[in-house]
Amino acid sequence: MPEGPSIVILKESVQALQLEGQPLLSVSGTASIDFKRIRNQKLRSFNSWGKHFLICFDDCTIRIHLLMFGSYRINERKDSKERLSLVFKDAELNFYTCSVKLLEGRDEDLYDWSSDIMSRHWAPARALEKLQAHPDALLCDALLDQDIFSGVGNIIKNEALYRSGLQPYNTVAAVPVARLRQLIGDTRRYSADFLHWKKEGTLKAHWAVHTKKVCPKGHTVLKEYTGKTKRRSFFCPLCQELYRDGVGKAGK
DNA sequence: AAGGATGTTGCCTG
DNA sequence: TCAGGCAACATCCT
Repeated sequence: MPEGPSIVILKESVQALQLEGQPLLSVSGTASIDFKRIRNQKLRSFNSWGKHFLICFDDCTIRIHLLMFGSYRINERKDSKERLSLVFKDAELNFYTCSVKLLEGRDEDLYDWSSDIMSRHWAPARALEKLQAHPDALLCDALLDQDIFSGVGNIIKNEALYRSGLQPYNTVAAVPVARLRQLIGDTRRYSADFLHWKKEGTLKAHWAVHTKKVCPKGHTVLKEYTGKTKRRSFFCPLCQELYRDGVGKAGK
């Protein structure tokens, strides 16, 4: 479910309920947070940062991470126990199988908004700086680094690399800076497309390489478990370039 | 129909 | 002491 664009869909869904200003009448669930801290507090806003969904009060923020299996219901319940259930006058929000944390402070002070690929504050130049601070990192790892590309998950990683024509095994240092800039732009643009296609219900139909056996040009797609976290990478060795590490750098 | 996955944390081990 | 490995979370798709 949850890469950045899916969390934006969650945020937009609850924003449409117009609950801002309503007091939290009841809060419960199996999450181990201090419910007293937020009961009766007035909802200030909903927000998201990367894969984090944020419920904002005057001086504290609930952070929900859906991890791999998390789900939610709006004005509905599932059979399983709620990890967190929030009741307002006009609506009820239920979250399942997720990580819930209560953060002190306001959302705007808690995060670097320039790293959120879905944010209007996204700053590609800042992403390039952060990338270049990790010259030896593989692109597949760098894209999943939530401090650089907050909200990018495995699907966006694979599809953005395909769009950019770069293999996951490239190190940051080996790739010309113009192509790093292109990758940063493609990642942002694919994330916007992801949001659009997810809303349309056509996300999978638009995958070029993720879970595919052949790329759009008919070449065989490789599936390999790459990087520090051994996540699945799908890539086309013909359409996507591998720069030999150290090319152009003496002594390496 | 068993196995794995759009993800992260935290515990255990060496 | 610390880095790496991997179980846990519980659901859905292939």
